[in-house]
Amino acid sequence: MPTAQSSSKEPLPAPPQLSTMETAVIDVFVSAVKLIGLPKSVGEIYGLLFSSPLPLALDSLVRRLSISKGSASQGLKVLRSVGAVRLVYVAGDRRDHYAAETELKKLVAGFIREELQPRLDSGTERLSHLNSLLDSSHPADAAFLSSRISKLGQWHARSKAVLPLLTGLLD
Amino acid sequence: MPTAQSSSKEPLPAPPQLSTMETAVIDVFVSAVKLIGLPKSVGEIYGLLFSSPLPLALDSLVRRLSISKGSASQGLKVLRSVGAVRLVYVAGDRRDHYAAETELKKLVAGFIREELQPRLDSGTERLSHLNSLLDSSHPADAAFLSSRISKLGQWHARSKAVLPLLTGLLD
DNA sequence: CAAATTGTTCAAATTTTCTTGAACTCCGCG
DNA sequence: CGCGGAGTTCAAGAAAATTTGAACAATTTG
Repeated sequence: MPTAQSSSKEPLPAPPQLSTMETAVIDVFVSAVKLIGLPKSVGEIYGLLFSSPLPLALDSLVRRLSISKGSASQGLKVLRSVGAVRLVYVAGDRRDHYAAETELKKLVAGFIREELQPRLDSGTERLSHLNSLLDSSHPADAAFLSSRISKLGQWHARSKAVLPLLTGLLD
Repeated sequence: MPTAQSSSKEPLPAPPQLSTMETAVIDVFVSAVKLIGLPKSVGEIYGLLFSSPLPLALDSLVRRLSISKGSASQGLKVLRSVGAVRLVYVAGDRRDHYAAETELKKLVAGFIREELQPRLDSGTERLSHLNSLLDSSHPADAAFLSSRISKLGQWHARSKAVLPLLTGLLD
């Protein structure tokens, strides 16, 4: 129902600025995402959602964080892909609303699946390419290089084995 | 029409020529270090050392990788700090020579100790700061925020517990 | 159907990070 | 002592990554 206070088009006089608490929480997440190589805006968005009791729509993020619509859209895309946000249906509102997913295990699993595993997988090809180069390499170094490439292969296998175990340590 | 070979104004000094194999190995390490947030030059240096049967001195790295002395020096500093290179004494040569450390467990432990742990430690302070902000926050949100901060605390504790276990999975 | 709303895309602008190069410090040597 | 080689530091330039903003696509509404 169309509310008495206003319908969908009201440019909310909502506080365009963040509370001290929100700023501090966002700061934590900005540091965290930069550590794992994601852009600052992703941390800002997740941080605000994490601080919010209610799901927020894209334009709320834009307004409250003072970031562009483009950044918000791209940031949400990343967060969705790793499963760090959940889409929440809000009755009578056409916009998508997002809530932070707060289960650590789920976040780590998503990050591993989307950001780490793909790298490991492409590593497999690279490794076989290195082995093929071995044939055409100077015989004097062949033995040494062979041992190093086999070392690389060990690392690779070990990583593939350990990464999945990681999430198991987290509930 | 082919440009004449000019030796007088050649912007590139002695082309040090990395072998195809070296280039491919370096490429692997450049990707790897970027993934963990270290500069490309660090990957280049480690990659060349990893490919080299003999320890190399700083100026060999500069020459063969065509990087500046400054980059080489800073890159080696990082690699030393995480224990990824070993200083090798070479008789009759005043320069420091470096060899790649190839024990995966040692590399991971060094990275955790130097790059990850410090972040977790500073996180402890931040967390107590957040708790202090709780007092002065709007009562309406206090309960929710309190639960979120306690969630953050759980994540933090879990991370501190798990990180050290990681190296245990690697020998 | 036209207008309005929501969200996406991507080239250009901006910000951040890395690299360079020159000045400087150390040290051992003659 | 003073010279020269080895390595470090850091301000400034170069390169890379992120953010912006405007055009566009897709829906919904009137």
